[in-house]
Amino acid sequence: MSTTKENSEERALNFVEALIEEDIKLGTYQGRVHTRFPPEPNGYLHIGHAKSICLNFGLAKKYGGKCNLRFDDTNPVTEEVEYVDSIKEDVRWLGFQWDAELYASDYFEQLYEWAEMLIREGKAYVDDQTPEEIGKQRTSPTEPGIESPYRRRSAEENLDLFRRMRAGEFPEGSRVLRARIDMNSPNMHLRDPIMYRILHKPHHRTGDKWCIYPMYDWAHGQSDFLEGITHSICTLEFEVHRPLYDWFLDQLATDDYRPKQREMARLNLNYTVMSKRKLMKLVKEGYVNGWDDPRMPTISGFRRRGYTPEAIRVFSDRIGVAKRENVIDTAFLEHCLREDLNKRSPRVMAVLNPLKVIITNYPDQNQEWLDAVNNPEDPEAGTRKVPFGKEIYIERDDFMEDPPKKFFRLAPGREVRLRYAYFITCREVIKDASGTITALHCTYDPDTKGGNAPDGRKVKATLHWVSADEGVEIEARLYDRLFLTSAPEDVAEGEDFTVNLNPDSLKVVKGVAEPSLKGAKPMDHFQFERLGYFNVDPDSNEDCLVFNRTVTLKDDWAKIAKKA
RNA sequence: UGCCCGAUGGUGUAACUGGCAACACGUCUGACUCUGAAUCAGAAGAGUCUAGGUUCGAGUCCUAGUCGGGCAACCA
Repeated sequence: MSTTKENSEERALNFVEALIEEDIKLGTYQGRVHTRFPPEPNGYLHIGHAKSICLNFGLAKKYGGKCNLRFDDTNPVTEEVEYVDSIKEDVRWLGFQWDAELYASDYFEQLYEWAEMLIREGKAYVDDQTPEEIGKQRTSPTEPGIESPYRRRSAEENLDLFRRMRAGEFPEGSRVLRARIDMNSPNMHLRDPIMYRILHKPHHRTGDKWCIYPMYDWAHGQSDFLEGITHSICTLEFEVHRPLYDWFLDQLATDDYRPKQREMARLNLNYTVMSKRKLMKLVKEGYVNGWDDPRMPTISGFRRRGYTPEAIRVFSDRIGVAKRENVIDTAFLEHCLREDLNKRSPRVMAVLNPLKVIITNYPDQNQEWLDAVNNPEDPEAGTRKVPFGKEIYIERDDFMEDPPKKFFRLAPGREVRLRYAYFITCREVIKDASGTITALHCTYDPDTKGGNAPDGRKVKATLHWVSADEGVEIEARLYDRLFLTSAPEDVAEGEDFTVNLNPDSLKVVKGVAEPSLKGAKPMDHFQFERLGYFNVDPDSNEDCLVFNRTVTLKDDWAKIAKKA
């Protein structure tokens, strides 16, 4: 059940869909569509991965095909089960179910056999040189490469060496297996790329079984092939790998079936960073509180922040898929979020910067329970009762002693409405010795109960409020953007992106909320009227509910105030 | 002085085999409103990187440039 427009939107086909439809028409894969999401389990997924997830799983869904979740786990030095688990959780949370959970490591034996085959055919050889030597011989893209002295070893010798590599006879880094392709290719990836390296490291799935591990290029295309993938979508930087992807498959395939690799531009968002390395740095060096810190652009961060999978899916669909480099405005993500949250969030009143109001003409000890609408966007949501009394809290920002013309909230002598309650008029401002306002004395009009004046008089503002007696204390975590600049990675020579961190990206405040909030569960969404959307953080306990501000409401007054 | 991509309002994405550059976000107006929210209505903003060419007609085709990105990890 979706609360958004997500399945009803019409849009033009993107280039991947156009290709798939063409393949369906041509019968290239007998009408089959099979994609895969292939993360490396070396970090947490971010919103850029969400784009890929939505695309790959979305394509399978749209064309009645399948989508695998395949972990590209060919490098045991950086990969961990913690990451595998988080990735699975994130994909599921986004609302997708993979057809098969697979690992590149599932194919180690098959890859090994194919490697032996290439060796026997003279298409691969063992090189004993150091990484430096190999790199140097590749020279530069503008000049021909230099052949390795080991390039012409016999198949027998290569086979023997390769088997001994597998058997663990050689130290880490001492030898590699290389494909013999073309040292003069203008495409550097074809200058005898490395297929295997020796790594005496246990693998999170295969344990100590292997001490040689395949490189990405040798594992990825073959994994696609083994799984019957039809369309293998990746990002632009792999475009130059495509000839190699195709070359390997051409050596192995026994018929015409070939997965098609196609490349799209990755997602970039302004005011944040999106590389795993940088996100890792933020986590490891304590700039944020973990991968799921609500300020992080990780999927787990957005989840904890209160974003919904629906919003992310709609966002992902609307930003499109193309090859041009792009930077999406975070405001667009927030727009998709608000659109979803607006429809699903129960409204509630909470005051985050309380100012006491004493209603001088309200009977002492009196208390009333007033009707409040739960969600004006959803009549089914019904109503609830909120307690009202002689002493209440309003937002400190909703009062100005000396208001500018465009401010039409509470001010001395001015009348406003308390939402679902009464009209009140400010009569007196109470201050302490230092001059700070400590309370307001107001009077109310009993005839305006519920919020309407029988005489038809209007007020220009409606304020939210909370009963001083019945309100419950809450903690609110107010987030602002993590970075001050729209392109945090643009820094001066010698500087690091962390110089652009926003020191005020998190503000923790104590507030007070209406008692209906008692019993709210972690991850529940609410709209705090006039303030924004909030969700219950798992840090909440019996004594105190903790809320994350997911996103503010659009705020025209803030714009006006800023201009002035 | 290599190879591979890309270039359309501030941002993103469209424009079927050439036919008046469209949609969304953002911005600005206004209406409505018991959330300065939501909703609704409207406006401004590009002549499609440049220069030639083909054509009745070019964002789409051709040529030559320019600019941006990627590629020389035993990372993915």
